[in-house]
Amino acid sequence: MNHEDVCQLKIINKDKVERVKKQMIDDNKFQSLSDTFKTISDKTRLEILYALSKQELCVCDLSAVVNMSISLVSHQLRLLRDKKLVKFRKEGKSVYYSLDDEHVVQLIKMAYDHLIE
Amino acid sequence: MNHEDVCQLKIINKDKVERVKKQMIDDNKFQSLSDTFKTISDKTRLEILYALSKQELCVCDLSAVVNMSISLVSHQLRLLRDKKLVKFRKEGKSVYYSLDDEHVVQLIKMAYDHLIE
DNA sequence: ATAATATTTGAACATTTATTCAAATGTTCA
DNA sequence: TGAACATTTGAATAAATGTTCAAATATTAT
Repeated sequence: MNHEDVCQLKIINKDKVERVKKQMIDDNKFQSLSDTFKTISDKTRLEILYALSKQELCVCDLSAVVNMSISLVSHQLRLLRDKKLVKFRKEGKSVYYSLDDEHVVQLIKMAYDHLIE
Repeated sequence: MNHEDVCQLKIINKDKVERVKKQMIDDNKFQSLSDTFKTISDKTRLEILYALSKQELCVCDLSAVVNMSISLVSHQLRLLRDKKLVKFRKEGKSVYYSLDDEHVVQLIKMAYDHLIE
């Protein structure tokens, strides 16, 4: 017995359901949206992104700014790299990170304006 | 040995760190942002919110639209209620849910426009 | 009152995710 | 080369979250 069976037995207004169903966007777009929001929904990563929006920083200085262990910051930077939200350049022993996606910062700013203040 | 000790030993550019640190917004605002993004970052909840942005729906019809079990939908609706993103009214045996926060839908729309397309 | 339907709830389980720690890598400089 | 420093990595642990199932509640109709 799958979901479809379960649900179809209990629909109250079939027309309405069909109409809204037609308006739904497709599954993998919900997935992409979900992935993006998930990436920026972690407090640690939000802080990192925000700091980098002000200034390119090496891992070490960044971890001092956000007051977190270097290892943790490095792990999160890798994730943000994988999602193409930050980029990096190497200089001597240090690795400098900066934002790679202005859209995301704009999104955070919008969320901030709309929801927090 | 706490984080502060760890990090302070390793700062490379103290001025830069201090400057960015001053620009950081305060901790509980990052927390609020994180909470909001977390709430809308689940694919299930995104679908629910999107469906409700098109049409007020009872739990049963909603679960048919998003093709998920009634129990699951109900659990997620409770969460969305707690976060004040949806409201409800009772009519007979049914409970009709609708959006309580236009901002969130706008945010999802923006994310969609900026990041997906 | 009893039965039928719609929804909610709690507990259990499964899965994902964040964080820490220790070790490994890569770079510079003596 | 070897010591010192910056960063990355992997494995282990801890914590949070999503999902299912069965039972409980609430409303309506017989």
